[in-house]
Amino acid sequence: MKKLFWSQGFHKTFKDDPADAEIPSHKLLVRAGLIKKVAPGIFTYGPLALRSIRKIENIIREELDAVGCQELLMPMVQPRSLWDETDRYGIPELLKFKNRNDQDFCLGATHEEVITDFVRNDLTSYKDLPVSLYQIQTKYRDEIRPRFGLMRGREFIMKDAYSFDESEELAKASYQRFRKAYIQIFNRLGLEYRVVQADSGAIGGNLSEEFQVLAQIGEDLLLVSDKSDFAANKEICARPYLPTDFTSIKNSKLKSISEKKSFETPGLATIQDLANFTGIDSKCLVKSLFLKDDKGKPFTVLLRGCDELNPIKLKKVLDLKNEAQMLNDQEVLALTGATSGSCGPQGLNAPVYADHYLKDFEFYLVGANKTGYHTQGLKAGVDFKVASYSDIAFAQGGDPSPDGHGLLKEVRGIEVGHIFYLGTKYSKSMKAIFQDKNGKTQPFEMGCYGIGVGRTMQSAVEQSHDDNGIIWPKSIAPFDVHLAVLDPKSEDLMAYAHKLVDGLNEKGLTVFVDDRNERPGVKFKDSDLIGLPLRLTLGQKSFEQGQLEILTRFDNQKSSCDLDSAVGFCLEKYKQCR
RNA sequence: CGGGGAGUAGCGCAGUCUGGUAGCGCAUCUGGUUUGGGACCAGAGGGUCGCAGGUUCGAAUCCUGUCUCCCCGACCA
Repeated sequence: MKKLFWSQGFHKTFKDDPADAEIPSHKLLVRAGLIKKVAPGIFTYGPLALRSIRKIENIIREELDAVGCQELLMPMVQPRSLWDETDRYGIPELLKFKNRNDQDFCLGATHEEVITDFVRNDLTSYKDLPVSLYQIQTKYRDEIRPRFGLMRGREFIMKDAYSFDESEELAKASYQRFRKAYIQIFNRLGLEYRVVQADSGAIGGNLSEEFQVLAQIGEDLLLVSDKSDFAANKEICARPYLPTDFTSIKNSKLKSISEKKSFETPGLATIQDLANFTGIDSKCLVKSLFLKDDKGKPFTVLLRGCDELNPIKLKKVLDLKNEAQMLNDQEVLALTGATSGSCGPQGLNAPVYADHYLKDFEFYLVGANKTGYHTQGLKAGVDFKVASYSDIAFAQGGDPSPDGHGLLKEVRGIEVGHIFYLGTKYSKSMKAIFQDKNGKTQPFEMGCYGIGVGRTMQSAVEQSHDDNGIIWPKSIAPFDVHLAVLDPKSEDLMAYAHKLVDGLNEKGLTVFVDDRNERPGVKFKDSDLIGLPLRLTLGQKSFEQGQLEILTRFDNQKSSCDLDSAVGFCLEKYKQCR
C-alpha cells in the first residue's frame, strides 16, 4: 500500500502513557498505536508497525540473498522427538504441550533441530556444500520475565539462519560472510551499533559475536575500546594481565605483610572493611571465595580485593557444565571452620583457583580460617597450593583493551543480532553427515545467525525519538510522508491532496494522509508522535497562497514551497532525512 | 522462585484507613459553537469494583482463600 487515508482506515493514538511501560520506545510504540499487549510478552503489531517490520525484513532478505542464503519456512510446532535427539527438550524456555493423541510438542524457540533434520539424509555430498538457509518467523520462548515491550517478549519475530560446511575453516568463512551481511543490514537500518565478542551460551560453539545497538536502557553491559573497534560483552571480556602496584602496603599502618602472623580483626566482613582496617588498598588484598561444582565438590577462588568473579569465565576455565554455586554460610563454616569474612585458602580440602592478577602477589593477607582473625605473610605454593592462575574476573571500565589499543569503557547495548560458529554440536548428535572428497563420512560444520526483528524496530525507536514522539529512520519508517490535511471538508484541498499523493507515489514515496475531522493541534501532535520522516501540512490559508508547508521530523525544521513544485521539493527534503 | 507494588468503564486514575449501594480525566456517541500545536458548552452510552467464600441490616471498602498483572533480582539459544 502506497497511501493510506486515516479516516478510511483504523488507527488509534493515545495521550496517556501505558501504565506498564518503563522505557521511551515502549511507551511511544503503544501511544502511537503501533503495538498493543495481548498478554505479557505477547503483542499485536498494528498496521503501521507491520509496515516497519516488513521493511526491516526486506532489508534482511536483500542482504542475505546477496550472499547466497536461501529463504525457507519451518514449522512453529515441533515434535519432542527432534529435541530429544539433542537432549534439549528440558530447556525451561520451551513451551510444551500435547496433542489429542497425547504426543509431546513444543513451540519453536529456535530451529537448529528442524533445520538439521531438513538437510540430513538429503544433503549428502561435499559437492552440495556450502549451504545456507534462513527463515523469518515467529518464535516463542517462555521467558521468565518479559519486559520493555518488544525488547524481551515471549513471542517475537526472528530471522534465523543456518550454514552447513564441510570443514571448520569453510564454516568460519561462512560465518564471516554472514558477519559482513549483518554489517550491511545494520548499516542500512540506520542504527548506531557495535559488533561485540560474546558468550556462546547454551547453544554451544566457541566463536560468537553480538550486534548491539547502543542504548542506555540496554540489558547488556559492553566493554568497548576508546581507541579501536574492539568491543566485548562484559560477560566474557578478556582481561590482559597487569602487574599490581603494592605501594599502598608500605604506606599502610602495617608497613609490610611479609612476616607470617595472625592478628585479631573483629567484626570485619568485607574486603572494604579489611581495607579500612589495615589502610591497604583493596587491590593489594586478596578475597577468598568458596564455591562448589556440578557435583557439589567445593573449591576456592582467589581474586584481588577490588575484582569481581566472572562465573562464565570460571565455568570455561574449569570446564563445568553449569555455573559454579557459591557456598552458603553453613557450608563455608563446615569447610573452613570460620564465618565468611575470616576465611582463607590455607589448610583446606579444596583446590585453589586464582585469578592471573595474583601471579605477582608475594605475600597474602587473608582470613585466618578462625572467626575474627586474619593471617598475613602467606605464600602461594608454600602455605597453600594454587591449581591454576587464569583470567576469571570481570573486566571493567578503565582496564586496558585486550587488543592492546586504548582503554575499555562500559556502555549498554540491546542485542539485536547474534552470530555463532557452532561446529558439529548439532550435526553429530543428530547424525547429519555427508561424504567428503575421500568418501569418508563427516558431520556438517554448522553456524547459526539470528536477528530479532521486532527488537530491532523498537531499538530504532529507542535510539531515535524526542519528547514529542518517534523519529523513524527513513529506512524503516512505516510511511515516508505524513500529509496533514487541516481542512478535509474543503473539496479543493482534498482534490489537491489526492493529486499530491499520486505524484509522491509515482516517485516512490509512500504517504499517510491525516484527513480526519480533527482540529489542527490534534493532527500536529499525532504526526509528531507517529514520527514519519516528512510532514506536509495542507491548510486552507497556505493553500490559498499557493504554499505547502514541509517539516523534516529529524531536525523539526520547517520550510515551504509552491503547490505546483511540491513533489520535487518533497523529494529533495526526503533525501536530507536520515 | 525470592522481595516489593497493583487489580475499580477501552486507556490513565481517585474512592478502601473511617462500610451506606461508584466517581474524575482521556477516548466513544448526539447536538451546538469552534478550527494552524492535544478546543468549549449541553447531553448520552459504557463498570456483577479480578474471582470465590465469609462477617454485616448493608461490602469496592473488613476477614479468609485464590487468580492475574507490574517492578527489582535470579534466567536468557
